[in-house]
Amino acid sequence: MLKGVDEIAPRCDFTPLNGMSWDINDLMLPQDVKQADSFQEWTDSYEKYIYSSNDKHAQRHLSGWAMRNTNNHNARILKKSCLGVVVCSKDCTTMDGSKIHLRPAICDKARQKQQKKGCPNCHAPLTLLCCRGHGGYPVTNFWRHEGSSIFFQSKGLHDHPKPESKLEAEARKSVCRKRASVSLKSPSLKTTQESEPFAGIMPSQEAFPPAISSHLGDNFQNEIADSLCIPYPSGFNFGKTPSMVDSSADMDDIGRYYGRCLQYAAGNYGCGNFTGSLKACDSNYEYGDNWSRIISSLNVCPSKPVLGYAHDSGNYPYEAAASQNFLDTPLQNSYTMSEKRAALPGLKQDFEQKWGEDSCEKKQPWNCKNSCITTAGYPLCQEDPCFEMNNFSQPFPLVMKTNDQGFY
DNA sequence: TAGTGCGGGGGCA
DNA sequence: TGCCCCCGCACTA
Ligand SMILES: [Zn+2]
Ligand SMILES: [Zn+2]
Repeated sequence: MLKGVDEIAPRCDFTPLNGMSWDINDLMLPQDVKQADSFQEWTDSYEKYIYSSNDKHAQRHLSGWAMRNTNNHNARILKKSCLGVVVCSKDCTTMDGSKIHLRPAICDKARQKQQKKGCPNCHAPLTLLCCRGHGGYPVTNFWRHEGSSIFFQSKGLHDHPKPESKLEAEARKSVCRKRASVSLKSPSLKTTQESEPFAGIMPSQEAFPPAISSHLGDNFQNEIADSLCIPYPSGFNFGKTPSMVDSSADMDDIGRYYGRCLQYAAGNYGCGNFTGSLKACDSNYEYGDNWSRIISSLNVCPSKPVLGYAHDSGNYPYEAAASQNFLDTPLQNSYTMSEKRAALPGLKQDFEQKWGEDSCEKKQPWNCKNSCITTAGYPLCQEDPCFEMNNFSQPFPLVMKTNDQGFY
């Protein structure tokens, strides 16, 4: 699957090649790239990576974040901007304790359609939590193919929870298709084949405190195992290197997958950005990043899935499992969200000092215009993917708004 | 049907 | 001039 990546000996030292003095806009980019970076699914902050042109993920310009193409009128440099995350306007909690963190559809029409559906749990309107992590504008990713390398550069810090990752969404869909085809042959498995009840499910830290998470997780996984529709992400390798992935869908792996799903949002930044609930938001940020920190301190190489998708769903190190290479940047792994926010000016300043301020960095107030859409409630749609588990989380205030600078 | 990439074009500073 | 966004189109899965 990721043969190309392995072929070029991805580095495992967590230190991206962003120390090199290059900018995505440079006329000449480094030619003699001996070691490519391992693919980073969840890039955040001002980062630069050099991937091998054989890296399948890099070839597809993948990101865990929902990034849409943005026309920068430059055919050589592909620019993508973050769409944010779709949340329930009421920040509801399902019976299972889940919360809603949907991955925004990339296609405009599909996104509008997605929001018309309403919250899959409570019928409340869905709200697109816009990304304003780059001077009030969405975080932007830049991709540039040069020779045998793919240069990546991101600008901005995401100020919203993580949506379901692209890789997971694909894995889930492929599994559901497989399951559907299998269940057609086996009527006993037909009951819930169309549904994806646990897609993108992610417990918040509050939902599964470490002390009790394992127990809850086991129980929950038993329930899942007893359920009839068990999408198994055959395409998702649970953080393993491709060679380690067993293609057979045994229950052990299924449980692991759901453990993954359940903990998915553990590192999510909660349902932050709600007016008046910054504390809760920050708390979530902190939990997630602390776990990331723990993980990053325990894991050394991305190809060694030491932690991250433990069998019991309550395990927190979601950050580790959120991506196949769970090597979030040092910044992301080592700082709380508030710390990141606090560090941003300096970081950006540092970045700008090093590489010069991008001329696009006009400090315009964020204008959501059509971006932040709420829609009327729609009938319950439990098969909607991506609702996040959260057993005990506190309800958040409903109102979300930004100030003129686009910050909460 | 949705994702992706490309490009035209208008608005803004 | 450069960046933002919207929109449409073509291609792909
Ligand atoms: Zn809801
Ligand atoms: Zn974002």
